[in-house]
Amino acid sequence: MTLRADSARVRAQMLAAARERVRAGDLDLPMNAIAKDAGVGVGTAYRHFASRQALLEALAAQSLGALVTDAEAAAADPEPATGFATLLRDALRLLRDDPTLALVLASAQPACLDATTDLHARLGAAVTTVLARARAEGVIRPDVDADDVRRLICGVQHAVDAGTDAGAADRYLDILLAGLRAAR
Amino acid sequence: MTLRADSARVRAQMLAAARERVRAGDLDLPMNAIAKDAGVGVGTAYRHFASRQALLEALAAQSLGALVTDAEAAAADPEPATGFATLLRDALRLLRDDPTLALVLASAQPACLDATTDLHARLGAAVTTVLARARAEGVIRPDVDADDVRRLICGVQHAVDAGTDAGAADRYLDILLAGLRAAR
DNA sequence: ACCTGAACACCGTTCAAGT
DNA sequence: ACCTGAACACCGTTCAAGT
Repeated sequence: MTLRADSARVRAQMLAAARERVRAGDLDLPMNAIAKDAGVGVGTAYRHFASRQALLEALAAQSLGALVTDAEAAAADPEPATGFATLLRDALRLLRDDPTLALVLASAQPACLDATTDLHARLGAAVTTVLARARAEGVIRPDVDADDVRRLICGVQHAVDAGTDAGAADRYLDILLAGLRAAR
Repeated sequence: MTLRADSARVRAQMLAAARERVRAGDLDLPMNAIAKDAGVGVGTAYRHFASRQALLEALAAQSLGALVTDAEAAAADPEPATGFATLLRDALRLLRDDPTLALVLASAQPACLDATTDLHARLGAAVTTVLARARAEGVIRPDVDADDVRRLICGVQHAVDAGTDAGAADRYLDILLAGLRAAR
């Protein structure tokens, strides 16, 4: 039992140390340095997180979970068009608040944690529902699926990140919404 | 004089070795490995390219130059709306053909080569002209400047890269054009 | 003058040795 | 069982030593 508690503590310390670096604007996440920050040996760090990518996914899991929740709420919105717009707005806000989410969500590679795969699947299902409802009302172009939405919102985040303009996020989101609304 | 010729040969060999790695899908560009590929010592490699970033910018210079040429042609297009659409289409094509261009164009950091800074400046001027003419005809939203266009097209490239769908590029470009056309 | 490659500081990851 | 940290293979960059 103490082992279990210890293990959980190490995991929490690793995540806290990593998040502290992310908060400081450093997305490198070097395992050696984070292990030292957390006060554990490198080997222990690797027993908890099989790779740098696994640590990254664990960091992003909370934001990704929040996005899933938002998407499922959007899928239940009485007004399909509102649900769709809210989904994109929430996604961009979460992406901007947590830079690790952008790395995990934009990745074309398969996830290395099962939890990430599961969250991705739930997200895809919810977004598909949001799109189906919006499409049924004719408020979005028909040639866009859930994966397109994932890629496009990550693209908007990338564009926002490529500069320092404070108002860019709202403007780019507006451009994307207008582009998706437009008739084919 | 032979020194000059030698120097040019080393530079060309470095660029060829680097481009070969890029062609093979590897964007890491490790100086040590590329120096070895090119048959020169690491020190010599660094005498020609002050840093990895300098090598990257040198690689991207050709594509960036082509983009400038395209943008200047677009600025002279008799039909402003056509010039604008052509510019975005050409930019995305160049970004997709040369992955190093995306890295250099999307960077929020200042360039490390003067040549890159110059090309960026010429690009900005040409795109500003394209936008001014399109705006005067009322065919694009007025709250978008040349830097927004740079960031947005890099965002589209990022979205295209985040998946494997063959038709994504054309679709995403169409979405961006529709979004920019839409009235405010 | 220009080149070379050993060297330094780093980083991801592994594993023999300890408790 | 679990932990540690030395060790390996790497990479960016520098610089003393050669030509």
